[in-house]
Amino acid sequence: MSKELEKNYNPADIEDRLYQKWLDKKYFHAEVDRSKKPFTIVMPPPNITGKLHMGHALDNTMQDILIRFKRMQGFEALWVPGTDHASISTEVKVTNALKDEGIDKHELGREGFLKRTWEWKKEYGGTITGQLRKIGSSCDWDRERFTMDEGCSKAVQEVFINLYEKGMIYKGSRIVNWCPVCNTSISDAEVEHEEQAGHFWHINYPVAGEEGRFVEIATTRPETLLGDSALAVNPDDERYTDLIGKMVELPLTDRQIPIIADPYVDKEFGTGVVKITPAHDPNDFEVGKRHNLPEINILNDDATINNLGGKYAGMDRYEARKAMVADLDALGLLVKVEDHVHNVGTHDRCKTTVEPMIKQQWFVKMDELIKPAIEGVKNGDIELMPASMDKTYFNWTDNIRDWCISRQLWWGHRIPAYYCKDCGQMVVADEEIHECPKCGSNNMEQDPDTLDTWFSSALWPFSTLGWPENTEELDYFYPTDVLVTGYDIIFFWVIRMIFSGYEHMGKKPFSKVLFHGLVRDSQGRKMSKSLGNGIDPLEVIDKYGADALRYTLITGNAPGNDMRFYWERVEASRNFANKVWNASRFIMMNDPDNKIKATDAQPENLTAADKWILSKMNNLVKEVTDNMEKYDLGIAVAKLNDFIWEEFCDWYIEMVKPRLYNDEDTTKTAAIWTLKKVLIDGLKLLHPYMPFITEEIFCNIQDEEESIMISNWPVYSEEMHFADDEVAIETIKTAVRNIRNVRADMNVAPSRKAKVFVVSENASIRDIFENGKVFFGTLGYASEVAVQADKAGIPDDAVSTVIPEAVIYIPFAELVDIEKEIERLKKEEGRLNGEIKRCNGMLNNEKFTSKAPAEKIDEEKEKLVKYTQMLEQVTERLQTLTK
RNA sequence: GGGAUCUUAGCUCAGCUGGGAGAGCAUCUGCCUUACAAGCAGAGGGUCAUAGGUUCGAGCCCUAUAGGUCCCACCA
Repeated sequence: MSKELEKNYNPADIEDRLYQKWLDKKYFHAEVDRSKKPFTIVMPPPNITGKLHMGHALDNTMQDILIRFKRMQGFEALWVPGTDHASISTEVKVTNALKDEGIDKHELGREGFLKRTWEWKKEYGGTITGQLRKIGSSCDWDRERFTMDEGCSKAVQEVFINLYEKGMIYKGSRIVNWCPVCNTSISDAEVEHEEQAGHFWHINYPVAGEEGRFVEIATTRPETLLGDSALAVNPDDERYTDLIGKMVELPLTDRQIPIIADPYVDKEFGTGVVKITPAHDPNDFEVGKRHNLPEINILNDDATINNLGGKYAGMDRYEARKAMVADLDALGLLVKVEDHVHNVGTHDRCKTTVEPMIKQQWFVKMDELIKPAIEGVKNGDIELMPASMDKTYFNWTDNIRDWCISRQLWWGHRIPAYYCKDCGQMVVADEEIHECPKCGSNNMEQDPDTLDTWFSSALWPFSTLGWPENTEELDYFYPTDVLVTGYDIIFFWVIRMIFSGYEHMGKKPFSKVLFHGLVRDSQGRKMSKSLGNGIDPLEVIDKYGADALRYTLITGNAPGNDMRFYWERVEASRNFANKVWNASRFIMMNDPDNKIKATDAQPENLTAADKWILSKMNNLVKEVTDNMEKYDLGIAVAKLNDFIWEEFCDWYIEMVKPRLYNDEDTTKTAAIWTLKKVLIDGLKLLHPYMPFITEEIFCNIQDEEESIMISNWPVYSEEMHFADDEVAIETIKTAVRNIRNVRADMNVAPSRKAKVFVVSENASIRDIFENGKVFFGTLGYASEVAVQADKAGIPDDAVSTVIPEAVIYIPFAELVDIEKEIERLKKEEGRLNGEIKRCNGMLNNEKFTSKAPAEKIDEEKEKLVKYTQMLEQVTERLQTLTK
């Protein structure tokens, strides 16, 4: 059966077909199999509102590489996919969609809204997982989960009740971050601080009963004045000691408030006097608690002034600010206005300035929960990669505050707390409560709030495996092996999964966390909708193929660093794919009927070149595997690229051509066997990175196995190590390079026809260095070489034809510009002398010999021997030339 | 204010526990060649931000400085 490949690799033709094949064959599916070791990754669930972007593409490519690698190594590799309900994002999206239809969500009511949202999820929620298939993700779709599916919801409820019963969840009145647009509380992690240019208003508060005496304060938010409960000064501030305990008139109101002393106040900052507004500032809230001040809430949920605001009631917060500043000015109480840059908290979703408000909310106590999470990372139970993430992690864990988990939204897991409308009793239960356990009333109502979306994702590593049921999967696949995610969600998600795992499973959720950076545009900007600079991964796949995209995302970047996206890099990746494609095509052309198989017994008559490339490949297997085990994916694939392109294509294939084109050559079969063996092992190593092209070639070049996906990962073998041949060929390579250089110097066009050389038994290192000969040339082009040599003024007797007829050799010495060569050799001699001196220096250095590891010392000794030998050769050659 | 991280070729970046300065792209030269012009063979181009220090030896370790990026933080 003869097969032929297109001249250029065309990914569009094969990707969908191969993905479908893998699905049909159920290669992605993993089952509990006690005879194998498990390897588990749980996918960070993309939002159902999402569309695949470069971040997802990178994230999932990395996971897919690891999963495919481990699967080939013989692990039972499970990759659990899923999606996140994304409470706020989805709710906003659906609300807006309704608005476009002219429907207000409150008209629809909670039930109706949720129905609509589920419909929306059904229609669009699968978009992103569909797109993940395009990049080749080999996840177990049979096990796809959703954070609001039955199992995950059960897990959420179980955890909530569990924590509540342990006293780790409480409901309380606290100052929280309130988003007036989304109309909900948000957690600290959801607040983004951004610098804004604002003003510093200096306002005089009249001292009560002392006509004409004022206390000057400075504020950035004058409208909160309506909620002031006190002024505060530092107890050590001598300027104000006499004021402490006195009262001031609160401007624009008829209230009087006290002047108190609190060390929180910084004497140096502003005027040294702070207005205390406990209901609208987290610090003031604390001060208020210390001094028993009233908490006066002056805002409605939408950030308009409430009915305590007198004439300002109903105004928006900024409108009120303007009005009040004008009124203060009119009263002569406005001292001055300064420009002031300050940090303003905004909601990360909608960018609205958050308003601190006192609200009844649910919180998770963090002080105890966080301890094992700190300990686990400290003692290495969980490893963060790159390790520098540790500091970011501890920076958060050490300053952890209680987690506000309630949201005033409809889309999400509803808090399982029920209140009696008659007696106010609260019950937390795993099923709906209809009767009050205290007063027996049937007038029960469930808490309207839902949980923070991260509450459910925190449980993701075990809820997806069946928890709280005691499933086989949980027992076998948990803890998972590695979490792959962006560093931007370390606080939101990674930390919460870690403490949840320790708390509810008694075990870490994963052994390692592999962080990656952001994919930026070519100018280093974040890709964002507003800038319109985002590049759609699907567009890249359309143009260059999924393999090229994957390859681009994984190369040229160190772990955890951001990367820039360039189309040129995709092109380079595509070119590499094409290179592999054409090398394969070449090999297939030389054995169209697949007569020689890599699985055949190793031929007896392998040449030095064959053994060299086999040995190199053998080393490569080790290097690639080691780096992948360390999750150094970029390094692994870079080595693979270098090997395939330079060693295999540019050297070996060229070396082997004369043998392939000569049917008389007794080593032809050995050459084809080697080509196939190396290619197939190379394809296997490359498969995790470029799954499609490798599968397509694999299926064409051999007929013993039906998929590369389930073939065995190559292993290093001592028998494939040919040290002597490696040295021999590397030396010849150097010699050939020198000849090329010389030819270039002599202004001879270095033609590819003349580049090819034959490594025969005759061409040994001695040939090159002692006899000054190297064989090169290729069948059919001998005449061309002769012409070139003639042009270059190389004497006839220097060019002669030897075995086989078409292969020519040129005595090395004749090609060399003697003076230049002497110069070069002298330089080389100097360098080698330097090296030898260096090696000797190290080996004679006690500090080095006593401290350095044995291998390092051996290495230096070997180098010393090598350099000494080289020096001898160079000196000898110098002598012959100078004669 | 605290912390992280970066500064290496024209551009984008690698450089693993200190031991011969690298890749891709770009530029230049020569090649349509029977796997591949999405290619081949070459060339040029770097005081490794600056200044000190440790070391036989520093791109790598330490200190300081300058500049960039990011995260955290309640200075009204």
